[in-house]
Amino acid sequence: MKKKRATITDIAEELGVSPSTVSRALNDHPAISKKTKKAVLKLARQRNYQPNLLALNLLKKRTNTIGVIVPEITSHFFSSVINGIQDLVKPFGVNMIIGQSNESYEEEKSIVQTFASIRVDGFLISPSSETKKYDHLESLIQNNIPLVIFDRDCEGIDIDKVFVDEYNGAFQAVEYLIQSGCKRIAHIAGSQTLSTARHRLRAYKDALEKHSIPFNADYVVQTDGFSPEYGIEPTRRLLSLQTPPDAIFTINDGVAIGAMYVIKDAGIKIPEEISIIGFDDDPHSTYFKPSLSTVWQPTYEMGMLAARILMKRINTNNDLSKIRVESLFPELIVRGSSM
Amino acid sequence: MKKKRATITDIAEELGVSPSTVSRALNDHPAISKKTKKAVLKLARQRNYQPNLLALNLLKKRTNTIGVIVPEITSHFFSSVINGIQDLVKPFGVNMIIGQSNESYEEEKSIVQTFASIRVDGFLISPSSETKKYDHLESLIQNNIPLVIFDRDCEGIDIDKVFVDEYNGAFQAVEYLIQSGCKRIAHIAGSQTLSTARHRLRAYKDALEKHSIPFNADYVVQTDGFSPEYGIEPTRRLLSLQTPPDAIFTINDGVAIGAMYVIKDAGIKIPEEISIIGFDDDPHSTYFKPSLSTVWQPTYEMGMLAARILMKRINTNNDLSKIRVESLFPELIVRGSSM
DNA sequence: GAAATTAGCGAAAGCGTTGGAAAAATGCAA
DNA sequence: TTGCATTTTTCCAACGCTTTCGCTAATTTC
Repeated sequence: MKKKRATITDIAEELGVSPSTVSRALNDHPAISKKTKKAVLKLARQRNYQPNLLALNLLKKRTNTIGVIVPEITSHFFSSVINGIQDLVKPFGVNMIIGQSNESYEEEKSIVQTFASIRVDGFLISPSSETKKYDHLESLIQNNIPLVIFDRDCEGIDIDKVFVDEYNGAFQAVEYLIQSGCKRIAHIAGSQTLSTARHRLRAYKDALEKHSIPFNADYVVQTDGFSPEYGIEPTRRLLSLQTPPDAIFTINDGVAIGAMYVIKDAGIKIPEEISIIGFDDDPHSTYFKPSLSTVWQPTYEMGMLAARILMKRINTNNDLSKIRVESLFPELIVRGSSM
Repeated sequence: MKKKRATITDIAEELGVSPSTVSRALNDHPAISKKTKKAVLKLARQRNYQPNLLALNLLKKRTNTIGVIVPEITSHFFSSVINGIQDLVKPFGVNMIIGQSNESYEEEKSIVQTFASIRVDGFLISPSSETKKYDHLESLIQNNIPLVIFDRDCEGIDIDKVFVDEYNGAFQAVEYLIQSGCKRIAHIAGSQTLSTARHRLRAYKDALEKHSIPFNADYVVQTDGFSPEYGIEPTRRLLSLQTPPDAIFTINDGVAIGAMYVIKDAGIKIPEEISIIGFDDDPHSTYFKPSLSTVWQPTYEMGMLAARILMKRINTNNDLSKIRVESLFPELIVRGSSM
């Protein structure tokens, strides 16, 4: 009843040969006769032999597994990055295990720890918004475990990184708003611990400056999450200003959706009275009325690229000296929520 | 430069004791003197010793890893189930690896294969819509590898299963539409290979019958995906009928969002002229205008329960004879898209 | 026909860890 | 000091696999 899975030794015994012979037969080793090879392969198929990867990994000191750590998988953004990673890594026969930090430094650290003890071959990490100390990452580097950072930067740590040029995307968005005639452009910014949010805010300011629009601190509100509810309060605040904005550029689509909800509730017309541009191109964004203008990010490609760099590191024993920092280009998608 | 990770043997040598002593010291074995224990622990910390789980797993024939296979992770539905699984499993010190079948039988099969050769301790599977043969699952059962099916049923295979009572949820939704005065209720149904879609269709029919509303085949349109674009065509078809429906119950929120888009485009008022009810309670649903009525499913709980059952199987060596089939209850959430 | 080469296979070590059994070291009473 | 019990440590096997080395027997070469 309790069927044991066949091992190489089982097959060897049954065939009256040594385990090494069986191993060689299964691995197409040249020093083996056609006859024994055929016999071994036949019995192996019959017994449904599957090599024990644990034993192999122990021997080879390689697990063919990479660890991917993201703040959350529920968002379309990260699940799409994960898809990219998955698709790149699969042809290599590599699996991935996913960890969710829930934007917590402690959780992130503990996941790194766990994955390291599982002996993953490498890491792909997008740090949590809380992560300010990088000791856990440094320790990977010191142990010579390949690591690629993506999407969110860890400044001051020298390692392969893959980003989207958020600055460029945000700049495009704000400049578009200016060129479409908006004068009072607000920004619902994200947590400033995130490099991505910082870049977007910076781009916002720079775009205003380029077009000689004075910066008004009242028009920048910060929010700490990415879902629609985080857009509610900030938008209310903006609408209650003496001279409310005529455009809002939000940290992402989720927040933009919250913003649109509040604005429509207040009976204000989008885009006639207020233009909105989000970020991320969430798949739902098209289906709102009006449909949401946004900045598309090559998330899938980012996953692929990060994974490709990691695989290279792993396969070259991590001793390529040159560190790669890559930037991918986002794209403004104008839809109904902006003029 | 190329720092090797310290092994138990390294520590043993450096300390001039045997590896077993080190092992016991690290594991708090009673038969070890305070003095050596302290010395070992100190050096272990110094060398940043981390046990090699590979070796351990090989010995224990347990990987402390479970395999989770879902049709896709990008949907909020499944990522939320995954969260439930993750949260349950973590305190056990168990990791999970995630596979995406992309609704393909072949991919699903290949993932099962891969995960099995990694020697995961158990499986949590929500089968793809294409999966009609269960040979890959049977083979797990035969090899005595614990397996729990969730969300989507595989009829005829006798194993632990966790579902949401879709029938009940759909029935509630349709009955609500009837009671709110709708007479011509349509249903955009999902792929009938899916047990979930079948149950919803059945509930739709039964609810109509219960209230003596004749079934009209024109009012049932099938669609094969879950995102908004899959709602476009079916809705157009429904609207073009001689007597268009005054309510649409859709297979999920994604499709409902597509439907609302088409309906609003046609200048038809929701819910005055057409009521809409979706399924899944996608987090975006609240923020549409009108906000989408829907059937909430306990996805997180489903993940937890499925994982709990799996862990039990794993920890009892899979020889509990009683098979569990559990059903969780969904809940109708009435919002603005229905009267 | 002897020597050299080569094909085919087995024995054994090793990957890092655990745990039962045996051995060594220690403590204590006689 | 001896004997015995107890504590502490070492030895060894095991997990499943690969691979080096060495051996035998067959084949080739001169």
